[in-house]
Amino acid sequence: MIPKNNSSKMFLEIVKQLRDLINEENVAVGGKLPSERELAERLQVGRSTVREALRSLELLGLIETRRGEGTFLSDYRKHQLVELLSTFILQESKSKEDVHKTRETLEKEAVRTICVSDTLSKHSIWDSFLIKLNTEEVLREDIIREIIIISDNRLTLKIWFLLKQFAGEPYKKLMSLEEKDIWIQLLNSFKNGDEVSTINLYIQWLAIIQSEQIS
Amino acid sequence: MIPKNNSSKMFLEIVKQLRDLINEENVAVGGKLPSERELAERLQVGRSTVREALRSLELLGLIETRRGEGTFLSDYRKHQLVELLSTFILQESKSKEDVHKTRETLEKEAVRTICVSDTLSKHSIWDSFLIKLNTEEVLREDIIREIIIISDNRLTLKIWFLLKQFAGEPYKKLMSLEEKDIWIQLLNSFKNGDEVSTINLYIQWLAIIQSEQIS
DNA sequence: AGTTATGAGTGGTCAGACCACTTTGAAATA
DNA sequence: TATTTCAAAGTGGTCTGACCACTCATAACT
Repeated sequence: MIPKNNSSKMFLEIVKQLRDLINEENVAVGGKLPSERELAERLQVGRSTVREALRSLELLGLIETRRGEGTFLSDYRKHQLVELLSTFILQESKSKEDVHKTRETLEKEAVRTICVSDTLSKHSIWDSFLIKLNTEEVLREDIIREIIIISDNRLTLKIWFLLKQFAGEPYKKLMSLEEKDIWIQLLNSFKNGDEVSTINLYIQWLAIIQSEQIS
Repeated sequence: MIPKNNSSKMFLEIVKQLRDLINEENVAVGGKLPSERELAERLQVGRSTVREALRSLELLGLIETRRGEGTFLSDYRKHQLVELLSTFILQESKSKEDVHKTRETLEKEAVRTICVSDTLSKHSIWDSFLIKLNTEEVLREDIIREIIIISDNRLTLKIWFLLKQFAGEPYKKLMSLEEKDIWIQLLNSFKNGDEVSTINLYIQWLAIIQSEQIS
């Protein structure tokens, strides 16, 4: 059952045993795990081995450790996995073009999702944005961010935030009158639920931004 | 620059420094990293701290260690991250759904990209797939993967590979006759460049897979 | 009662010691 | 000379014991 001085990968075994322990003892999110020293004794391994397993889980965002307090099961729905892998991945495929395209893909899909949903497309927030667009200055990213959030896919939201950081921020600018006009049409288009024309408006807006990038 | 005996999270710092080291020294996939003892000396930390960082990266599948040989940069899309995280985390139905939806978004966009491109939509590979579909068994993921690859966005490709691992592999199955029929239509539809009907075929195919998941 | 000091418990780090394994190259052998 | 053997060096895997820095509960003191 317990691979002791066997070949390789004790710490992986510990990771699994930790998972089992969490399940068996019904450790709730935010709940406390046994201390490193106690785990070492219970699992019959050295503390350093326990730590290697714990540190791995911490890097994955599965647990959280607070010096002087202990180790806690963290809310893994905020998995920082994405951030981690992104630092490794984005460095390699550093083509700005790819980042742009991928981000636009996510944005388009969010627009679609809202458009075809009866509830989301009639969300009161669009009305407040319509008022804003008509009366004050609006940041480009503000409205896009809201669309991604409302479309309710946390993973997409995470990725989008990351890509936005790498993208060199044309979204930090204020909208021109022309852009505002497009967005007013777009938000109104939500209510009609016409996917194609809504997407066309979004693409139209993208074209404005891109032409600006060139100049 | 170097946070020495500072508060908390030294090993996270080491993770970053390792990433930088890999980039600076241009360690290729499969290439060898410095030994733990050498890293400890170079980064001016204890060996156990280095190990905690390395073990974390190993659990992520970013590196591979072989006792007696050394530590090697591995192909990140391998390794057990999958089953571990799926047993730990992705039980959350919402997370699962988010992963699915995001993956489908990327796939749809790849289909669109190919469809609207004169060059890509006429790529000879689609003809060979048509033959394959008519004559032999085809894995679901094979054809999807090719579509993502041809659509030529490396970032999307990387994200897609990761998501695919999380998805619990309905894509590892062979296509039914019904599915093959849809794909034959879809590939033919590439040549017509009709985006809407092509996407509809893809969505039709998704529906088949989803209905199978339920049963 | 309110404040302060102390000690126990916890994670963070280090150094040194073995072990198990692989590679390497020199010595022994054919 | 060519081959085999094996001992040493190098590497990851693990354990131990020792500090440090921090938190918290509680005892001690005002």
